[in-house]
Amino acid sequence: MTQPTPAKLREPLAEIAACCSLPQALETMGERWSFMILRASFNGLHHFEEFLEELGIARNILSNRLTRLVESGILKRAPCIDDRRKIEYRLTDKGLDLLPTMIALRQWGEKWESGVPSNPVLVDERDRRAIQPISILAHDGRVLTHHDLCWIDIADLNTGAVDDDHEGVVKRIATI
Amino acid sequence: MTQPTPAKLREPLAEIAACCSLPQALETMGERWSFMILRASFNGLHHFEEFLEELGIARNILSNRLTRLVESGILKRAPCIDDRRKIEYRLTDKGLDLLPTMIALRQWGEKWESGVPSNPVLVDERDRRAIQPISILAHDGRVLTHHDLCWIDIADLNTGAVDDDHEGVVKRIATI
DNA sequence: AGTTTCTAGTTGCAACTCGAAACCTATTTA
DNA sequence: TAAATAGGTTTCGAGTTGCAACTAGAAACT
Repeated sequence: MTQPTPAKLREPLAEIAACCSLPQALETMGERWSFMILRASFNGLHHFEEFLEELGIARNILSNRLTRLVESGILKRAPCIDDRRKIEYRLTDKGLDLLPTMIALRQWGEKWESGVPSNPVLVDERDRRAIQPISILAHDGRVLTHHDLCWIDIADLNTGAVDDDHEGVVKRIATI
Repeated sequence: MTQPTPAKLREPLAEIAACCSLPQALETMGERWSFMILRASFNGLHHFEEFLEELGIARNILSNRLTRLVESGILKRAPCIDDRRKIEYRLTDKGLDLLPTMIALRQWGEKWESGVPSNPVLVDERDRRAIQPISILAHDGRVLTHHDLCWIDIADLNTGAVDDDHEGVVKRIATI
């Protein structure tokens, strides 16, 4: 009488390769519409009907995504005081912290997909000058590419306190 | 005899909000498994069966994703010379250029999802010190948050050549 | 030469997710 | 009180995912 195991479809990405937190990040943000909703939030949209109109997403899917984003702590939901029909969705600190990722993805799209620099341009409010391309920086500010990176065990990390040679190379990231 | 318009399901995200290249970037990279395949590529995996084993993805989905990534110019496909059964998938420059985005997402996951710093750690090969957190930098290197950013028309961009005040504020990005 | 194994797929099927439209409930507003 | 608005939920057809089985071409073994 052994029940056939109900096939577990859509296994969470997080279970694959526990060493890396990328799969966990993708669990919520990897879904269709998640980044578009995030972008709309950064642009000052807060209400269900606003997202609906701006994104052209189906109501049920929007409802589902907002719930998931709230569950993940990326948005928080609060009833409006002045109009109790309305609910406000606002970015949490966790959500706000996705801005560099979102801009990196946008810049990549700008460079490789659309080709032309988008208009309007994202600038530093203080001096009205365009922000730098998002890049990988060494502790001293040098820009790094995949050629310059490798993974080492946390125990072999050079904190700058000592300066001797270590032996714990694990793997280069680049293979091109 | 007017044919009812065949419902266009899964309208490309790119058609929404043409001003921004984020939707275009998400067209390929927003799909489930795309970033995981990218990460595996950065880790030196090049062959179908390697991806299959590493990711635990279904064969047909992997086949589909690899095809899409090749079509988008993120991977390139080349038959192996030493073993003509094999096909090599390698990152193109366009694919390699997604590294900052991927690391930004990974760092976000590390901070907000897994909590603990991942091990092994990504370091600058030169001095074995951990890379900086990916962040948004002004032209002079100051770290910017969403409070500091706004969008302006490209015509009102301050290039540094002139230094007078401009009037073309379009929209602040932050609303918290 | 003939069989087996390996690589990279394709096909078929069941479960699941998406999208569009209709429906529901609690507030405002006219 | 009737109508409009805000934020959902339900229903259903179509598309996508996941698994297993099958296929085709190339290499390895006997």
